[in-house]
Amino acid sequence: MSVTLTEGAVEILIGILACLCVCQNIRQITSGTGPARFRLMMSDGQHYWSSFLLATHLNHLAEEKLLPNCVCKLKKTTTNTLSDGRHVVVVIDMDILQSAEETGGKIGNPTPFNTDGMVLLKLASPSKFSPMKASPSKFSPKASPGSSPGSSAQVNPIAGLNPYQSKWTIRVRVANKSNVRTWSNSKGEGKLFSFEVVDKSGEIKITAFNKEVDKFFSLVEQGKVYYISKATLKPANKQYSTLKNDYEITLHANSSIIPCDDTQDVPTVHCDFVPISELENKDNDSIIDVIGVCKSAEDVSRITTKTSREVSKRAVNLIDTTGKVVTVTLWGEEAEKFDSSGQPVVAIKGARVSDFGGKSLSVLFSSTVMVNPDIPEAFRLRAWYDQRGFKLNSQSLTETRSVSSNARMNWKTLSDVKNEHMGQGEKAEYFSCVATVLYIRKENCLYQACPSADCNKKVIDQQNGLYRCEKCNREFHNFKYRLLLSANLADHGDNQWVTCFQDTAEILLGHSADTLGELRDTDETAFDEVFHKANFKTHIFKNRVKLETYNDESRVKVTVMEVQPVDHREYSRRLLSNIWKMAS
DNA sequence: CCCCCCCC
Repeated sequence: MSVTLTEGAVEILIGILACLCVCQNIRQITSGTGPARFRLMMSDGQHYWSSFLLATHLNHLAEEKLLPNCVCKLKKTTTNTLSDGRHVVVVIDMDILQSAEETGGKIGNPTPFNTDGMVLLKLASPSKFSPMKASPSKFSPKASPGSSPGSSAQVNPIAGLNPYQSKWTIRVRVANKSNVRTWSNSKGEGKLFSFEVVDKSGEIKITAFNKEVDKFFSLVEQGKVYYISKATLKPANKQYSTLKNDYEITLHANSSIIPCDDTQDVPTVHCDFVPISELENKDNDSIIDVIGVCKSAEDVSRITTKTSREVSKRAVNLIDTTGKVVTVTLWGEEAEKFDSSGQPVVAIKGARVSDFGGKSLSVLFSSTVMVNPDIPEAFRLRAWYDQRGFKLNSQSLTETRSVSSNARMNWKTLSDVKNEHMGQGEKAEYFSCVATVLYIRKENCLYQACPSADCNKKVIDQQNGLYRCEKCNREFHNFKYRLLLSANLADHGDNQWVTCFQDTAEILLGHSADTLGELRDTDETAFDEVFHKANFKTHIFKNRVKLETYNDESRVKVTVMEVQPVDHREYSRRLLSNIWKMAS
């Protein structure tokens, strides 16, 4: 029996060919919602076929140069069979090689293509260029049975997905996953979660409702790779999505999500971190990635929105090697669970820039917050902060309280504090001063504290290698050093003994408590030098003054709350304020 | 089928 082989089959199967066709006609088809759709009649000079559909991300071509008679280089296509049996070629990527004017008229004398002639091609491959057949080697032989969608699996690029194509599988990495959320409105109530996935070709949002939440929520993990198939494509509501895709996916009862061990060629989630100092140049509402050390954080608080909903929020202050600080607001569960102890590195993908307080950042539902992420940038920042960053008198881009705090700045000279009997009433009082460090006591400046993250209680050395924390009621093999400094400050009229705890003490001494603890135990000369160097430095001190009573003896105690660098504006303000007082 | 991105 003689057969006719499909000439050119090898080229077709390899599937890397682009082909040149001439556009014979183009018209917009009526579609319900979503973006406009364009249907093309394309000719290869021999045959023409009128069921070519332009992928919506190429719609701009239809509005410009894609006109009858132009020559098109079809670089990526996919074929679908509609429910009525018609074959549709979806054009996913194409260039216009020659304009209609340049072509100047019809090419060849093509006849309508007869689908009966497709039999051989259908047997060979349902598609000329795409979807690409996954090569057998792509499926790890070590994978357990069921960890691949089967040998017949075809992996489609996200960019090629469209509602006209029913059978597809994507191999994608989860870039971001939401929490489960419930809703209740006039149409009913339910729960949902969504996640965003990426592959080499693009990104798309996937949403699961109700039963699919139960089925898939714990399976889907951020950063992992999955085969996903049998789900519904629908036009994306651009109003709510910043993803570059005209469509989104909704999972249904038959949808399949299968973990994939082969992550080759599936891009990892990439962050493009903007240095904090450069946030100043970013437009309001732009979406950026940021990474910094959480230098400090507010406690979580509850606020009521304009629509009377209650929500948790927490502001955290991030610093990076530019020495600038920015405040980022976390919301909801993320705000509640955030733990700032240990000053973790925090990376945020997709934070929104706000002009509140100068420049600040807000976490969105689409943002990913990563605490101490396992990435080189995080390790670099950690090392930088622990060695140098912690002692910087950093400046914040977010002056949340600048106006009010300057107004509230209660500038005093040290003699004012005494003359006005500050802090001698029931309540603590606060004042700011510019003063110079005359002396810092190094005796008993360090204590051995409980190593638990949230406990700074002094531990008892059991002299057996164990340290006991009474507060935690536990024994530890280690401790952390904490600072508790007595310093004598002076200004032009008086001097004052003050107490500095950890943060302010580290700034005055220019070293972390850990470093100082080690230095004291290993190099006493260097340790002494740190204290000498801290002398005769001038800072702005924000202090708390309160009457304290020990053994029936009362005296005013001054605690330093904040240490800031002296800047000339603040200094002038203070001088003016004093001159004013003298004049009045 | 959601679609909330908030507050100072």
